[in-house]
Amino acid sequence: MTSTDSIRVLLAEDQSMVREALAALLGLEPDIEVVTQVARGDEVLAAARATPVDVALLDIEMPGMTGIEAAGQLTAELPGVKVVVLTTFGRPGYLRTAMEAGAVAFLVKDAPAAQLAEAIRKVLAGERVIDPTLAAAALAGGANPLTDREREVLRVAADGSTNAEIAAALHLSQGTVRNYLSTAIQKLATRNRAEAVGVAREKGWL
Amino acid sequence: MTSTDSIRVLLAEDQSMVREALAALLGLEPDIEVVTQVARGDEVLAAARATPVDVALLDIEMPGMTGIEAAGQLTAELPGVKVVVLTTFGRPGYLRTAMEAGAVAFLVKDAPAAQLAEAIRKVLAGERVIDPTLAAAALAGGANPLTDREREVLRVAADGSTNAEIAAALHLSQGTVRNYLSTAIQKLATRNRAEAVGVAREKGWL
DNA sequence: TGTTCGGCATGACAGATGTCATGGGCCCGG
DNA sequence: CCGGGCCCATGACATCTGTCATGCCGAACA
Repeated sequence: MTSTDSIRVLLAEDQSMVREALAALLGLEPDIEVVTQVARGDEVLAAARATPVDVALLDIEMPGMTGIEAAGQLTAELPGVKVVVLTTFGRPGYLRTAMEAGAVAFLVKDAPAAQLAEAIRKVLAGERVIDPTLAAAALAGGANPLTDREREVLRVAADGSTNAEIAAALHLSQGTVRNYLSTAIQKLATRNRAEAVGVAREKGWL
Repeated sequence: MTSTDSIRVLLAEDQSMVREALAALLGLEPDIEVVTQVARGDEVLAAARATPVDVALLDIEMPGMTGIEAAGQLTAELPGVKVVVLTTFGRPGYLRTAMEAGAVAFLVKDAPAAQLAEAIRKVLAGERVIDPTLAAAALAGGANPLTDREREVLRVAADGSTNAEIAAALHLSQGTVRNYLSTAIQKLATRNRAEAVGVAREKGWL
C-alpha cells in the first residue's frame, strides 16, 4: 500500500451483530476500511489470500478454528499481514499463545473502543500493542504449570467425562488418568476436577 | 416523543468495545439516537430515570445485575419504556424469563445487524420481536424440568463445590443435597453433576 | 377429605474419585 | 554418565458421589 491509501482490514468474528457493529465503528475512521468480513476461523486464510489486507482483526472464540490458530496460519503464509487478536476474556494464557502465533497486538473487548483504531494504526507503524493490565497479569500469573498430558486429561474431563472415558479417549489406564488429574488438581490448588477445570479455564490454560 | 423526533435508546452492555460499536451501528440510522450508555445492570434504572428513553437495549450478562432483572425493574417503574433483550447465547430458558420480565423483543448477537434497528422500530410500533429459530427451540425444548431446590443445588454445585459445602451453603443435609443432585442428573439425562451443569447452562436453566 | 406433589431427611450400598507409594522407560542437560 | 523431569503404569486406601428405599411434613387441589 502507499501512504495515501486507507488501511485495509480483515475482520473475523462469529457473531454477526458484533462483527457488523465493529465494522461500523471502524468505518467512522477516515483512514480505515474494512474490506473483508468472515465469521469462521477456518475462512480467514482464504479470505486474506483473496483480498490483500494490511491488518487482520481476529476474535479468538470462533467456529472452525480459533483466532489464535488462524493467526498462526496467517503469519506463516502471509507474513506481511499484521495480526491483532481481539477477545472477550483477558485470559493470561491466551496472550502468551497469541504472541507465539505471531500476533502483534492483543486487545480485550472491554477496553474503550477508541483503542481499536489506535491499535490498528500502531501495529501498521511496527509497534506492538498489549493491554498493560493484561500484560501485568500474564507476568504475575506466571506460565501454565500443567504438563501436556495433564492439560489433555483435564480438557477431556472438562465436559463431564468419567475417568474410564478419559482413559479410553487418550489410550491410557484409568489409574494414570487419576494420577494426572490428581497432580493437576494440586498444581491448581483446587479440591476436585470441577474446580480445577474452572481455574484452568479462567487462566486460559485449558 | 413526537413522531418527528428520533427514537431515544438506552444501551446497556458491559464490554465497552461492543457497546460503543453497537452505538456506532445505531448511529448510522437517521431515526435512532443512543442517548445513554451504561456498563452495569444495576445502573439501568437510574439511567432511564435520569434521561427519558423510548427503548432500552439490554445485554443479559452484565456485572451488578442481569439484563433480565434490569428489565423487570424497568417495566415495573417505567412501563412506557420498551425493553429489547440482546444476548450472546440463544438459551431457550432465557427467552422465557426475559418475556416474563416484560421484554418485548429478544435478539441474539449472531443475528444480522440489520435486525437490531428493525427490532427497535417494531417494538415502538407495538410489535413483539422474537428470533423465530429461538422461539421454536423454546417451544420444542420445553420448560425447565427442575424444581427450585434442584436448581439452587445445581447452581452451587456448578462452581465445583463439594456436597458438604453445598449442604452448608443451603442449610440442608448432605443426603438431601445428594438426592436433589441425583434427580437433577436424571431429569437432564446425564451421568454426573458436571454434565448436568453443562446441559443446564446450555439450556439457560441454571 | 383424601390424594398428590414438592421439600426435607436418613441409612445403606456400589461405584467413582483423589491420594500415596512405588517403579519402569525415555530424553535432555550438566 | 548421571540426575531430573516427564510419561506411563499398578495397587491400596479413604473419601466422595450417585442411587434406592423409605419416611415425615405441609400445601395445593379435586
